[in-house]
Amino acid sequence: MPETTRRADRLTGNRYGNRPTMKDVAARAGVGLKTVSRVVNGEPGVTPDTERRVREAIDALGFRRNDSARVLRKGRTASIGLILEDLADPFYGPLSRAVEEVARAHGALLINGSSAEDPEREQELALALCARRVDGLVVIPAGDDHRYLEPEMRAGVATVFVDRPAGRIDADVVLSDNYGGARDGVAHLIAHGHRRIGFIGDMPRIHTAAERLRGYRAAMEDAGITVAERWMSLGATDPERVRRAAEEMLAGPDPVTAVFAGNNRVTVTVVRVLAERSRRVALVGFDDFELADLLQPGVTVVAQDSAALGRTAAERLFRQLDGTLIAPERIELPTRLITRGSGELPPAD
Amino acid sequence: MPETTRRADRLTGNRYGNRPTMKDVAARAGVGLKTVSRVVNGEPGVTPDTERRVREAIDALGFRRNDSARVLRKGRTASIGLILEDLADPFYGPLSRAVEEVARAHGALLINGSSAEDPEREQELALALCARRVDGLVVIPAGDDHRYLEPEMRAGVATVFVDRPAGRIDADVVLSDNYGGARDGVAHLIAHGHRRIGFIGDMPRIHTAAERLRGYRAAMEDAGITVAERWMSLGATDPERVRRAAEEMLAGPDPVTAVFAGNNRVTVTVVRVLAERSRRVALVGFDDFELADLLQPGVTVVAQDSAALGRTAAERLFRQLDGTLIAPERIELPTRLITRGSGELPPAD
DNA sequence: CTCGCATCTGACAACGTTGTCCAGGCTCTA
DNA sequence: TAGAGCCTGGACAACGTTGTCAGATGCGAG
Repeated sequence: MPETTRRADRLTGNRYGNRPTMKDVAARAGVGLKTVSRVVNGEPGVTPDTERRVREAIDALGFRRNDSARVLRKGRTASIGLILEDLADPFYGPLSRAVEEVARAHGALLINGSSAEDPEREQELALALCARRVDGLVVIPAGDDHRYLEPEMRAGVATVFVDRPAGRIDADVVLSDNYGGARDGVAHLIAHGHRRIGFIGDMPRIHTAAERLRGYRAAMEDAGITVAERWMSLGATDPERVRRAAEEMLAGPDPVTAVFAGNNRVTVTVVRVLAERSRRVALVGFDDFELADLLQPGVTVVAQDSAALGRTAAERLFRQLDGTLIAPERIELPTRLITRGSGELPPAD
Repeated sequence: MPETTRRADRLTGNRYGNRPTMKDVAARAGVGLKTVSRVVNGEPGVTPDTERRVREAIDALGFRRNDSARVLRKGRTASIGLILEDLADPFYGPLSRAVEEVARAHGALLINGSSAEDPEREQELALALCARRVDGLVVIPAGDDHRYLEPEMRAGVATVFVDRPAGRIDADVVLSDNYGGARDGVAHLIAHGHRRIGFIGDMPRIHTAAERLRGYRAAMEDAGITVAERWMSLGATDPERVRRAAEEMLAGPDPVTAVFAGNNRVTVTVVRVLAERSRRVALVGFDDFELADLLQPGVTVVAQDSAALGRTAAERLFRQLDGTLIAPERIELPTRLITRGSGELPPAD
């Protein structure tokens, strides 16, 4: 059992033997501490014979370098943090995977957490990650005030916001063209003869939701259509609420003949509602989702490339770390309209 | 600018000012180092007035405690690692979310990474996390030999394997009842009159795949049906391969009248193949997936509760850390057959 | 056989924090 | 008023690693 660590053992109440340190390895191999460090880090200046002895000691003791200590000494942690809204939302799967790939390519680990759309939790998480001295942060904002990150950014934490812009702070942002995408999607419905078109979106305090709403209004205005209040639902997007909203705009004397759904969760709920009705109602959704093509009819969507969002953001983050980047920038990625049937249904009135 | 950190600044090439330390805060507040530590950690023994001065200094300097140093001193990191196969696979969304929730409830951060089903990458990741001194690991195994984790576990890293058992090592495991689930699913098809039932699953070196295959065989045998080789496909589950496999077993003189799909990716591909054909073929899939109920017909599945898998595993991990746990255990969670139509179609021959 | 040079090796401090322990000042009581 | 006891604050070492720098070792040449 390593000599130097017994006390810590008692302190932490660790039942198991504690970890060997470089000192232990050095003692066992009969070499100096720094020589072990050299071997572990592949630095030159160690004879093959010495190296062999050290490696044997490492294997025998099951030594593993303590990266906390290393970080403390070196300053950089080779890890970046990702804060997203919900790990379980399929939209974020490809995004976080893309971030991870880029991180990996730069030899960094990814630490991630979800804010559950709660600004306070976002801040708590972000600061916790900063306290662990991540080299950078990729943030999908839940809140709309990120001034709390200013000291961190000044201290050198590379920061990129994705999917939604940062609040009250000047920083790199990577977004989809939410406005243009929504406008195109709605224009697509108009081109197929619709005039009474509903919009079901998230709370407008969420930037993407506001932008998509703006796109909807723009398309309608371009076509000279006056939007009725009851065609729009702007609020929480839990299934119950969305269902009620959809049913309301589909009822009454002048029901909508088409619906534009503000995100994938909304789209799915609307699909369910429409499936229960006989009258054909056109539907275009923002965000693609798996199996959209297998439904009857296939669901026409405005697709964002979430992997590209993640990749772009992560690459930008590492360029900040390289020092090749100077001024914060706002990058907007295009969306793509994928027609599958539901958006091409004619008005049924 | 903090005095003590200038050198590190030069070393790391950090363009930004470096971070203030407790020493800097202490100097500014005109108190001792340890007093700052006490304030930061909410320890008693600081007069309100002193505390106020310290807090002012903290805010003025934008100080944030360096957790690396803290970890070095304290031994525990209050973080756990999660290694899964693919972040983007929807099956793992609820699982990782559940793990995160439990971690959060214990005040721990979650660090995760994906192995991309590559044993080497799994090991690399696991050891990297251990080097960062995570307190524990939740592993969805990609490889089948985890002896490399023995020194870590001896050193006190709590470890729980999920979804698939650990290889050549005695450890906690949380699994779904893959055997029973598959057997029930196939029995369900048999109960609806099918006798020629196909099975499309992953490579049998993957434990879950082997177990599900075993369940299939058991159900067939119980019904006195001899399984033909050409009814089974056991290999990679990329869409191309699955498609070919499905088409082969649906062709020929004695085509299968039902298919049991070994996981959600396979199921989706099979749904696509069946959608192109006129003859009705029954289908039961292992794993539930979103929108399964909206397809025509709805897809009958054997559902695992992936959130429960994650929750159970994480809770067990923290019980290991509490010291309340002694012997490794193997926990098997039940599956649930959800009938939606596709599994209740009669044979069409 | 000795000197000089190149190559290897190790002692030591520092990274920023926390645990230990003691000093000094205060209050309260006899 | 003196002594005891409590409370607050600070000096110091330690955590495990890496950078610096000087010392040791070995080899070849004169």
